[in-house]
Amino acid sequence: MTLHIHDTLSGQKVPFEPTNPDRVTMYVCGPTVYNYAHIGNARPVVVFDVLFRLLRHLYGEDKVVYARNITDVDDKINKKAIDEGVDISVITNKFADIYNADMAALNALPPTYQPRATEHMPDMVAMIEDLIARGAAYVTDDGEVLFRVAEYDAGSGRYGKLAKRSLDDMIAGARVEVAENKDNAADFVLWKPSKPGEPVWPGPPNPSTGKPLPGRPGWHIECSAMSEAVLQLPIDIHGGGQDLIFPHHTNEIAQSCAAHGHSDPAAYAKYWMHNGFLDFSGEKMSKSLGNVVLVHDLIKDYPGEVIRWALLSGHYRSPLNWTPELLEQSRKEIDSLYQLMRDVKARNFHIVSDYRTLEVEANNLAEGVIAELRDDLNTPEAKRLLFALRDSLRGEFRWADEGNDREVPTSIILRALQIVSGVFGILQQDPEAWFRGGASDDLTAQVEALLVERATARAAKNWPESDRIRDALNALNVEVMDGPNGATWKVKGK
RNA sequence: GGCCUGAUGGCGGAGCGGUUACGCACCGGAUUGCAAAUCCGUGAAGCCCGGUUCGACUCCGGGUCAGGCCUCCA
Repeated sequence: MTLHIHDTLSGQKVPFEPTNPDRVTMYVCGPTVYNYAHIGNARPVVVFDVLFRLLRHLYGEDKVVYARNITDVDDKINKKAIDEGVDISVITNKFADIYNADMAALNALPPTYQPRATEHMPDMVAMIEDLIARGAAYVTDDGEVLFRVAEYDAGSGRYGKLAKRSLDDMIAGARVEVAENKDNAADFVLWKPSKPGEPVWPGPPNPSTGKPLPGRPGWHIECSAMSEAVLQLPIDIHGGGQDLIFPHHTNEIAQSCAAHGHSDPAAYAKYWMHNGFLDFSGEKMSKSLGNVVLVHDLIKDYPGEVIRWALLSGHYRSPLNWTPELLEQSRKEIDSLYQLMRDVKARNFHIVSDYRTLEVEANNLAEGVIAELRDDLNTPEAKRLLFALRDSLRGEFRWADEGNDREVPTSIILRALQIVSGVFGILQQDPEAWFRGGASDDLTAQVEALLVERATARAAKNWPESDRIRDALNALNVEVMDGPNGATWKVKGK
């Protein structure tokens, strides 16, 4: 029954044991809000949303606390605000709202907390103050506060453990210019003066003058401060994209441990999880190649569930090739699952006698899907079993259709299906609504009227008229499916 | 240059030292007034070279190629 996850720090798949099973905590690094999120940004959101859903399933809905921050202090935000002549909040509020709407379209549940850097300045400043007091950080002549990496690493060699890289390796392979104000090339910024026109906050006191250093925080400190403020240490699971392993998460560990005098990185976060990158058929997504795929645009062409399903088609730690073909395949798979739901609902089975076999089978398969997800979110294997569940239910229909009057309770089938789809975060709407693909009431009325006409024509075996009406429906981008109990329809390509 | 991953059928993508992954597409068939949906069925794989083994897609070594990080980056 245990959840196993691949922990970046140990480099192994390990059993997950929360510090407190009644309050399982998870922190995932969120967006810097100065632009639209691209599909690569959505991968961690969807992956960790599945983990969130799985944890809720395993520990209870109200036992899991999930925080995903919003970075609203940043150079790119500042630049945009200055370019547009507005306060940074104009930029950050706008894009935070868009981000949340886009992610909601992918069926990502809202995190329990969504802390913003600007709302946690005092926490950051206090932490920097502690770091200075402990000698873990120093103030430069130009008013920057830097973290003293060599001091943290001394004796233990613990800096860079998450990235499996020693401090020596990093300095040896460094392509960074050494800033002349740094004691050590690897030292990183905790606090720095703002440039003219940029927002300024009162920082930690300069030990030599006792006066606060005006400026703004560095990149890493916000996550250290916010995760602690919102979740309390140690965090159970800390996640993000692979690129964050170094330097972001590496530096978070160093800061947070140094601020509290902890030697064990697990005192900050017990488990570290990182998702792999999306591929674009060998090309990197970049503005110069013109192949940046924005979630905001994608959801105009594909239902969010399809995009989500495509993101889950590979294991989260592996690269995933993002292509139009993948989206088309995902659409068909989701369609087939909704078709199954549609068929289940159309049956109106009642509980009568021997349904136990099916109940056991459905529950076993549903359990199997969950079990695969418990194995480090093995979504491909879980998918396999979900399709097995589909086939099993289809087989049951056949059995009934062949005249074996073994009635089956629809509720049992649906429950198994819903448990699974709930953890995956798919099949969250009514199948009829799905196939109508957001058709307007006008269109729906028009289609229904045509279908009535067509039913009359078909009853009279007037095939030319029947086909003429179907052509008219096709012209409306509607596909008709004749069934034993009348016709159903769906909007094509949705 | 340093560090780290990975290479599976047309495409996507898993597990596993010996047994059909699975999905999508394709092809054949059933069903259908014709379709769609659904069902049945066939075909299709493991980068290269060594090694270990009775036996390797699965383990080990080397090579080649690809990707990621080392600088903002999911």
